[in-house]
Amino acid sequence: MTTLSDTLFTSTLNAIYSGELAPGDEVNEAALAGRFGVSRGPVREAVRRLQGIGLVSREPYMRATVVRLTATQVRELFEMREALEGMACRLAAQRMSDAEQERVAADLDAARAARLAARKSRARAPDFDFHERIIRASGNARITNTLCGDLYHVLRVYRRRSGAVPERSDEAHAEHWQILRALRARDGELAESLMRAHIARAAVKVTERLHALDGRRR
Amino acid sequence: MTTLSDTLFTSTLNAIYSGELAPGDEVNEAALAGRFGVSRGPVREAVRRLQGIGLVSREPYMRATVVRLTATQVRELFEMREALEGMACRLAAQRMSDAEQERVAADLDAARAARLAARKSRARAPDFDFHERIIRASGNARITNTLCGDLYHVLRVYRRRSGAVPERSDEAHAEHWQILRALRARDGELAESLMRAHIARAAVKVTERLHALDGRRR
DNA sequence: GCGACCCAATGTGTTGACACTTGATCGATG
DNA sequence: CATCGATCAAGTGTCAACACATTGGGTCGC
Repeated sequence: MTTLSDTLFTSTLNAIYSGELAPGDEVNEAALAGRFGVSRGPVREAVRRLQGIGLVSREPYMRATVVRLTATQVRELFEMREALEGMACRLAAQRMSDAEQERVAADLDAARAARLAARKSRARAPDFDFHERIIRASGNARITNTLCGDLYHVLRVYRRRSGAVPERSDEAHAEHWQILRALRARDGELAESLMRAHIARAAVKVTERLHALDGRRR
Repeated sequence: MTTLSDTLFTSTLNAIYSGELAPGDEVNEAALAGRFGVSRGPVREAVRRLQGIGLVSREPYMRATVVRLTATQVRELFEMREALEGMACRLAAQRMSDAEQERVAADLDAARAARLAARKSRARAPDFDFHERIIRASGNARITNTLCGDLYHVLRVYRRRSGAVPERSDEAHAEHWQILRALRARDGELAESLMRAHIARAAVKVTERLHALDGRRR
């Protein structure tokens, strides 16, 4: 059984994803309630959950707003991701089954092929999330929840607004393979540093892009 | 202005800390509401927040219970802490001011002296939290919130129940100094590995203790 | 006796109304 | 004309009642 709060949480999340609720916008409980045809109770809970994962900022009696990520917050996000995904990668090196490694390898190749095909046909390739697969293979539910739950949502909103960084996809693919090799060699130490470096590079790209956008916006 | 929800969150947290609400206990919204003389609304929000930080587990229409940490979950907690505190320590090495380093050094010594005195007089030494100081010096609000907010609460409940590990305090003090030296040398790499090793050692101790307790309990 | 089914009792999910806080508008005043 | 203070609307916080799901126990058929 799923409750209204859950539904509203997802719906509101989607509204944020789609840009309907843009960063900086006010989140009005009554308005949301009216829009979804429910009372304010479930809406409140949904908004509180969004606040919990840091997508919405709110203080008592103040209107809630969709969080607007500053350059500092983006940096913090990536630092945290680097720490956690690095650790997840190290753990995955120890705990991932051989079979799962092979599956990820196959999917990684398939995703690349699909991306190349899509590039020609201008279609959008289904995104295969290498990172998520590794994280889930870490065997650490708490880290997985933090990364695939909280951080993922925040990053996704940000990514949506800043756009993807397509020119990095080839590089990224190479780095993914490198990480996978370390995993197969069961070298946790190496896998961790590769993943951290991989994320740090992504952070640099994203930061550059953020600055470019900021420049254009103002 | 502080709301009832906030108050209730803190109160309930304290009830859990004090053992009044022990792991495995059911958390009855109406009962809590009655006890604090408020309606169920604020209680719900407080319980949801506790659920958010992983202290209470709940599914729709099911009674909420105070989370009972299994050995696996303790391991996961420490793995996450190792990753985040390691990163925080690395960042602190770069960002901590010289003045703050000196203050922490002074407090570290003072705390040790107080502990020795307390040992003689059987009093309880005020705990100076070296870890928290380092974390806050990392300059990363997100990591700080996760460690000092969410994880801290969970760990604290656990610590309360398993008891401290006094014989490690001398060791820990030495390790803290070692970390501080790395911070002073602005050696982020070293500071991070020292902190990770420090936490890993604590994890081993806690795990041993947990097994011992488990053995006695059943 | 044993198991499946039904049914209250308990507790959570949801609602609409009311109380309080905040920020802004508007007018009086130095 | 600027500034301060009262007033007011909009929005959040809280409440008490109602609707629904789950659970445990009793009853009936086998």
